[in-house]
Amino acid sequence: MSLHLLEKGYEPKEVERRWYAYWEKEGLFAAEDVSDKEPFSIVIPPPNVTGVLHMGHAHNNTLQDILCRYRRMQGYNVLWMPGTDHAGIATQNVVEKGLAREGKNRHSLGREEFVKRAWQWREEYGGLIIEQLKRLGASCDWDRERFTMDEGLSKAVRTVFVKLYEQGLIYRGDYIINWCPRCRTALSDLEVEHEDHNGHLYYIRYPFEKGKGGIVVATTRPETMLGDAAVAVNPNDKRYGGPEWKTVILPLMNRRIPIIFDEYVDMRFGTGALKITPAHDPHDFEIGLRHNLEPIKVIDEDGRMNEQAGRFQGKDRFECREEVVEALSEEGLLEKVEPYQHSVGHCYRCKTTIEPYLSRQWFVKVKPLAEKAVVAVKTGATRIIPDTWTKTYFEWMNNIKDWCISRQIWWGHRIPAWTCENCGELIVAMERPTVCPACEGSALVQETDVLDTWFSSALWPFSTMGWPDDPQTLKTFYPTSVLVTGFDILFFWVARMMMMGLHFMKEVPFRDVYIHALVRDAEGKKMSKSTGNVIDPLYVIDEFGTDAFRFTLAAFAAQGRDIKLSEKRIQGYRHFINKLWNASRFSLMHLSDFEPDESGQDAQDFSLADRWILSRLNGVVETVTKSLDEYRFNEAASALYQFVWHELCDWYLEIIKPLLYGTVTLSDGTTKMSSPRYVTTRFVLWSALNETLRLLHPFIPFVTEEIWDKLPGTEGSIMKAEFPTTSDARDDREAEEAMEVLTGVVSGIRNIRGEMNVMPSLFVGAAVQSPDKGERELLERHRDMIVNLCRLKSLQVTPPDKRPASSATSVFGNCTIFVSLKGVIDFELEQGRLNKEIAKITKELDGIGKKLSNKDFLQKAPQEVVEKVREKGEGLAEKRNRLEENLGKVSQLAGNS
RNA sequence: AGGCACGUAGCUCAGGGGGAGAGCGCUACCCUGACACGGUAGAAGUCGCGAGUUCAAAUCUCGCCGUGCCUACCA
Repeated sequence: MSLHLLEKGYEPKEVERRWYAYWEKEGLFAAEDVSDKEPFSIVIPPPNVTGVLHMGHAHNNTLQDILCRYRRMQGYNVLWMPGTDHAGIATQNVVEKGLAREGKNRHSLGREEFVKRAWQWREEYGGLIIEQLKRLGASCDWDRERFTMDEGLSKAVRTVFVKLYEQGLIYRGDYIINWCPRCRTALSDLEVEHEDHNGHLYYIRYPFEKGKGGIVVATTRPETMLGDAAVAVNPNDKRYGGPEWKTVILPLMNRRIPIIFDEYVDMRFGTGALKITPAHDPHDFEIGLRHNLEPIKVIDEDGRMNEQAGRFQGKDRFECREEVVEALSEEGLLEKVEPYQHSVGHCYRCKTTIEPYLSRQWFVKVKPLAEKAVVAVKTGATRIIPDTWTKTYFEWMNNIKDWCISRQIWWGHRIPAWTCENCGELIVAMERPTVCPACEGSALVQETDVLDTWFSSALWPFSTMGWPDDPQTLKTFYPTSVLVTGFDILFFWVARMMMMGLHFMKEVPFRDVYIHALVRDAEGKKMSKSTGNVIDPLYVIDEFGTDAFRFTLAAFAAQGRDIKLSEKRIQGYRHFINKLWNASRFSLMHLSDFEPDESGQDAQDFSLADRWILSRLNGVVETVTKSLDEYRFNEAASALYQFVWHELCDWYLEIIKPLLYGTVTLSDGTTKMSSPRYVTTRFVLWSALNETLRLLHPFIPFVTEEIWDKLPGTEGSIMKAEFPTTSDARDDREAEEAMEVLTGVVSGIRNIRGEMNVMPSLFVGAAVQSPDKGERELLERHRDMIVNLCRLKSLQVTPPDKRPASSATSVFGNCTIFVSLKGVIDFELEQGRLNKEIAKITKELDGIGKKLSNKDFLQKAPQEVVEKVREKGEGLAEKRNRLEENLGKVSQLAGNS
């Protein structure tokens, strides 16, 4: 047994651990800030520190790793920048849950202590997902790992904030924002998830102050009426108007509120009268501004009714809704209640119903930033792939609204703004000022809010590279080559990176944005913990091995379509890994003493099979390269799968087996392994395996490294090997065409064997008749191959001749194939076979006949198409003739027997 | 409400104007010295429906039906 032999079964766990440790130790993931090589860079979409590796991460990072390994092998200076995101609300929630278990809460702890606890948590658990990414094989430059709350990144955040403020692009103001009463913080519009909800539409009568009757308004949220400041109707609404249309009395509160006229009101909806609650509805707020209405807050930060809500004070907002309805009903002011479906906003973190809420917040004025980001995509400075997302991107960018960036939580970048308690001056600065520049007072209070987590993520491509300093990293690797991400964060993240990158770096953050699909369960449902349909990537890795998992993800990563993942599919690709392993095992058995130098580098006697497999390999190199360049991962993966299994294993290895085992007589009469053909074949086998491994490495890094290590004539890690390139010398149409004839004949014979129920162990005689002399010579030259692959005891190659007795027939191209079945032939079975085949051909010929009798087709179709159809028709007709002839004979014999 | 995708073999999906493809599953035979996580052979589809463009449509255009997703301020 040689050192080079592989174990019988592939053991992913041990191999993966060993090689990953080796790669890290050898520094093979490291990027160089200064290098002659062309740069290629990717910044990782930073997972939340609270995150545990899920399918989305696995998919996303597998694709990135494929690109990085591919480019590294192509000789690029690759930087894959890793890191994690501090995930403000998510992390705060996790830490708060921990406190709750201890019977504490963040308020009892105090801000400073709480933040300390959060850091502790991150030190302890924050590295988990990084370790999980390593198990996936991710080749990030881990020495550069960053965290959004690092000192450097925090400096970048403050710098950006101060500059945008100075440029008038950040402002503070009182507006309606989305408030989560559970998280007790504001949220941006994007952080609100809308869901249809079966609610009610309540019709409430507001009596006129003077005169009889009143006006009926419709609302889905009756509890907000307590804060109503007016009732609005459309000025064009002819139904409404008159002397009493001035003031109504707000029921339950007995407050006088005006009737106002505003075109915003839709006359067709409800009663055409709209109650206006400026403090609890964004449109009402706008209308309130137009009409100088006083906003009255009736709900507090916890979602409870406040002191302005009269007797409902202290009630929960939903409880209050029921009581208000009841009270109105008692007073006879509830006209009617209709079931009504409408969309309700929920917090994306905790799913609590969002409260539109008037409060003082910080905003980014995004329009000027968005314009540049639109131009960058329009001009192609950044490409979005697949292109269908470009439209979505424009749509959103063109309708973008100001971004609320302040959050009332404690974990995050605290807003660098101070208020002078003496004179009220607002100071925005990098560091805490010593005195107020306006009054020189020293009582300065820092803003308590922190920034939206996405604010720091928006700077990720340049903040991770050392901005606002100007290090070499930034010069070498910005703009990054490509961003790989899911569409779910196209707006949250990609769009904002575009805006910030362009504004501060004067250059797009990435050349390409590759948007991949979502991983779903086998039924196509989104994987979620609550549904219980999640497949844990770590379980998959343990069960099937990382390589099988990665290959599955790549194979299913068709552009624009979601991935429906099931264990069964991963299992299928584990079989592929196993196949590769065993093909390599077989090859290594015969290559253990191989030395590349002894090889037939300049061997002249490549066999047809040698030329064919090298030509096919060349084709795969071309496909894989092209596909990866265009982010068509699935096309690259399936080309490799097809090649390895159905060309290399099914045909090439089977063809060369007798030669390798020394059981075949060579043309020079020797069976010695020193014969030139043996040497050449070993060289071709070695080359094919060697290059196939390199092609496969970006997809399945572990198993390829393990085999590479055992393959003679390779040095160092496969990571450092060159990615194969195409070679015109290997492109061999002639060999491919010749092989088509040979494999066609072999398949023809096998087909007869299979269909006629010939025992696989039985050796049979066969004859091939062809009118083509060149073809006969080809068959003669490769008779050993045919005999061997078809388990024949004899093979006769002749010009068209008499039909051998007791034989079954098949036709391929010019060749009529006979398999002698003396004594075992079932004539009826053979008749059935032939009839079926003839019927199939007849159907096809009908279609061709129709085409060829169509004058328009003959006239207007390109000449080569017409010629092709004609040739095909002739071929088929000839084939049918030969089959019919044989059918006639067989029928006679069947009748005789 | 608007937008975007997708309806191809039992299942999951490639393909994308001139010959219907793959994997899994299924059927039959086979443990042949890399591999039963394997081999050989086989069955299986009106390419959602209807029009249009074209000599030619699964493929392009329009409409319809169905499914999914995203965005939206009609109370």
